[in-house]
Amino acid sequence: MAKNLVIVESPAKAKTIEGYLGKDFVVKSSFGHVRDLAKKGEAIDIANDFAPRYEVSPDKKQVVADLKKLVKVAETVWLATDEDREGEAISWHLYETLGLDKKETKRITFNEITKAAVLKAIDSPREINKELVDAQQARRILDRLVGFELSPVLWRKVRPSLSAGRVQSVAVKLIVEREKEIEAFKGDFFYKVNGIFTAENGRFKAEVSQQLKSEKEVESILESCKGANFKVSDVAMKPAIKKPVAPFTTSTLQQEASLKLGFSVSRTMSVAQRLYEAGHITYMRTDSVNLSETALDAAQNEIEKAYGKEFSNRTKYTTKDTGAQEAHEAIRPSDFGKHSINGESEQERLYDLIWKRAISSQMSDAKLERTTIKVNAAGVDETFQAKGEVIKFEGFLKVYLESNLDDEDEDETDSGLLPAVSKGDLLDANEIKITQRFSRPPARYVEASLVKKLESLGIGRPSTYAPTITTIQKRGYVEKPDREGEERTYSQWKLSNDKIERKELTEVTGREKNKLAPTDIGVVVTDFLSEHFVTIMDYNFTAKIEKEFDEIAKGLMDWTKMLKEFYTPFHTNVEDTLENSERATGERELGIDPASGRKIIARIGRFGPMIQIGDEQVDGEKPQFASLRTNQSINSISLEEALELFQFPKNPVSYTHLTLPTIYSV
DNA sequence: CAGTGAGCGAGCTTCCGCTTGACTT
Repeated sequence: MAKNLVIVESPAKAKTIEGYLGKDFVVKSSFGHVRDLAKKGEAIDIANDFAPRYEVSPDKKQVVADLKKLVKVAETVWLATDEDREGEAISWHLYETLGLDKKETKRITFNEITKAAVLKAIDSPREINKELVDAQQARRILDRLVGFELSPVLWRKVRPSLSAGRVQSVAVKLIVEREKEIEAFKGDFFYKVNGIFTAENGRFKAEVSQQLKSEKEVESILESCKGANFKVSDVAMKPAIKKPVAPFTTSTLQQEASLKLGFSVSRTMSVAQRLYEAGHITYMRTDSVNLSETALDAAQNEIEKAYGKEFSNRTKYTTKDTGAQEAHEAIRPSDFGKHSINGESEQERLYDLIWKRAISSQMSDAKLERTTIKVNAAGVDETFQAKGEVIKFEGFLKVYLESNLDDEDEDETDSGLLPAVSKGDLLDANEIKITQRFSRPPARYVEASLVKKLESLGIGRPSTYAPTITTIQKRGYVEKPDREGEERTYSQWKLSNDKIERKELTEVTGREKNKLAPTDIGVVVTDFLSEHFVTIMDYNFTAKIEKEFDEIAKGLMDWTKMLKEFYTPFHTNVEDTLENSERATGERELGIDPASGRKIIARIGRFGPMIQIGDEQVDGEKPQFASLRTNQSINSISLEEALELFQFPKNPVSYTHLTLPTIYSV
C-alpha cells in the first residue's frame, strides 16, 4: 500500500502527477469542491456570525467515501489543490470532511504541472492557509445571500422562478444597456470618396479622409476632378513593428475560437476539455498568461528547429487583470513538437489555434514598412491617400495573427502592396467613386465579446463564463434572435472618362445571427434591480468586494465583519423593496383602441409579454388580452401591430415568450 | 400541451465556483 495519498482537483492532473512521483505515492482527485452550503434550510446562521452549514454535495458522496478509504491506509495525505482562494478552500473542506489529522496532513501547491515543480512542492509543504479559506467562505456566503435574497424579490415583484445574482444580473445589464444604446442611436450618413489611380508601375486605390455631408459637396468634388491632372504629392515610408500577443487564457481562447472557428463559448470549453483529457494541452480554465520555464525552453527549441534562430524571442508575459488568481499556466500545447494532432475535426482545429497562439507568443516581432502615398491635383481641394504595408520580416506572423472582435465586416482597408512611386509622378485617374455610407449603431454582444467585457470588469471566473451565458438564456433574460435585416438604398457616383454617372444601389443591413439581445423580461428585471439595488448592479461591485476578500486573505480584515457590513444595509434594502415597491410590469401605453375608445397597454403579464385593451377599474368592462409574438417586444411594438394581435385570435402563432417553468404547465 | 390573464392559498423556484461524467436527443 502506498504511504502517501496526494489529492488534486482534476483526474487528468492526477494521472500526470502520479507519473512524476514514485511508487510510494497514489494520486487521486476530488473533482473540484466536495462540500457546499446546504441546499435546503438555513445554510447560513446570520445571527451567529454567518456561521455556514456545509454538506457533502450529492454527486461527491462516492468521491468522499473512496478518499476516506485511502486516507485510512495512508501515512501522509498531501493536499495539492490549486494555489488560489477556491483551491485553498477545497483543501480545507477535504481536511474537515475526511477528518484528517493535522500531523499527517501536508498542504502543497504548484502552478505548473512539471516534474520539477511537483518535486519542489513536495519538498516544501506548508499548512492550510485559513485566512485564504476565510476569504473564500466570505465570497461563497455573500453570493448565496445575494442570490437567495434577491431572487425571491423578483418572484414577488416580477414573475416566479426568476433569478438574480452578483454575476448574472450584471451580465444581463450589459446586454440591456447595449440594446438601449442601439435604440437611442440616431443613424446618420455621409459620403466617402475613393479613387483608382494608375502609375507607371501599377494601380492603387486611394481615399479622401474627410467625409462629405451633402450631395452638393459630392457634385462639386466630381466637377473639380473632371480633367484634373493628378500627381503624387508625397510618399512617406515608416518602419513599424508588430508584436505577438500572450498565449491563451480561457477568455481569449473563447474569443479567438469564436472569431476564427465560429465556436460558441461552451463548445470551445468542451472541445478543450477533451484535448486536456487526452494530454494534448494544459488546463483550459485559467486566467494566467504565464508559461513555465520548461514550456519556454520547449517553445524556443521548437521555433529554432522549425523556423530558425532569428524567429525565436523568449518572452514572459504578465497578467494585467487585477482579479486574476493565476493558479495555472496559460493554455498551451503539452508538447510544442506536435504541430498538429489527429482526432475529431473540431479538436484538431482548436489544437491548431492553441499551438499557433502559444508558439507565436515566443516568436520575434514582425517588421513592417508602412507607406503613405498622397495624391493631389490642381483645382481639387481634397487630398487622396493610399496606405500600404509591406512585411520586411515575418516574425510571429509566420504562424499566427490575432483576430479582432470589434472590426468584423468593416470596410476592408487596402493594406497590401503599393506600387513604387516617387513624389511628382503623374497619375491617371481611372475612376473617382463617391459612395453614400451610414454610421453604425453600437454592436450587440456575441457570447465571446460578453465574456471579454465581463473579464475586463473582473466579474466571473474562467470556470463560470460559459455557464453564466447558459443561465441568462435559460432564465429567458436574453436570446439570440435571427434577424433578416432590412434593405436600404444608397447612392453612388462614378467619374470616369470625364463622365459622371449616378446610381441608386441597395444593400442589406442589420442582418444578424448569434447576437445577444434582451427579452422584455430581461429589460424589466434589469430596470427593477437597477432602481432598487444600486450597489449590486454597479459594475464595480465585484471589484470592490474582491479588494475586501484580498484584505481577508492577508489577515487584515475579519471575514464575518466584512459580511456584516455588506449584509446589514443590503438586507434592509431587500425588506424595504418587498414592502414598498410596485410590481414591475414594464407597462407602456400604446394609445387608444379606435374601435372601443379604451386604453391599450403593453406589459409583462403572468404568462409573459402581452397587450391589454381596457381596464376594468376604469371602464367597468372586462379587459381583452393577447400575447406578443416572437420578435415583438413591449418597447418596440406599435399600436397597429398590437391591434393586429386581436384580429386573428384563433390563428396558431408561436408563443416562444412562454418558455415557462413547469409549475405553470399544470 | 394549450392558449391563459385567477375569488383555490400548498409548496416550489434561486446564487457562484470548483470539477466531470451520466443522462437523454
